[in-house]
Amino acid sequence: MNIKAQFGQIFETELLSEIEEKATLIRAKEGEIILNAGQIIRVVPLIVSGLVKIMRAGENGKELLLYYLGGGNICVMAVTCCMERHPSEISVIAEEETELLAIPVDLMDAWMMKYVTWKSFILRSIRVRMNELVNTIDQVAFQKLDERLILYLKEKARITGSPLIRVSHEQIAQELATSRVVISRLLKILEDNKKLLLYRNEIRLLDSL
DNA sequence: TCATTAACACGGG
DNA sequence: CCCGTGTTAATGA
Repeated sequence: MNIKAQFGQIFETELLSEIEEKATLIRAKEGEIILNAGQIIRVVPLIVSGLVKIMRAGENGKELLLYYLGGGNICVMAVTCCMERHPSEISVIAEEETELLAIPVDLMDAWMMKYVTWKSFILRSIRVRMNELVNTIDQVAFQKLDERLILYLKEKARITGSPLIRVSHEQIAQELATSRVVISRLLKILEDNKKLLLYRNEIRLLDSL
């Protein structure tokens, strides 16, 4: 299985076999909701391959994109959520065809004690996500929407490895927690300025962006 | 000033 | 036809 390909370098063989034995492999199709806000979390998602997005649910029913997670990453937000058996404050949604391992919550604790590699993996993940969260907070607090949109597009292109982005204006609006009208208007301006090309459900970034 | 909400027309799949 | 898109007008923060 490609679990070894993804994690073989990081974890000792004993831990690898325990993962294979006790975690459940889940395949999610594009757009599939892996974990919904409001649910009690009993497993922690460890991404094997593919890409998921982590969304924060706001009070007003709006959502905000927190960060993406690719293969080899674990959702540490889920870890903090599930420890106290609180309802999840985040959703996990597959951005593309994704394979992930659902790790039972109680094993997280046990493995932290038992395996040094697991402990440092979790701590490193927390550090990396914490940095990403601070970046997101900076954007929301200090950047105007047009700059946030440009950063969003660049990030999306970087993560998918393609300047051709497949999203609707409505989806962008939801991920940035704003309205579709604004996104359409800003995108149109960017197109007028030769920064990108607009199609239906697709945006092609140009080098000038 | 800039975002939001509602409303409408256009057109491609 | 349905949905995504482009625009406008009214209202609000």
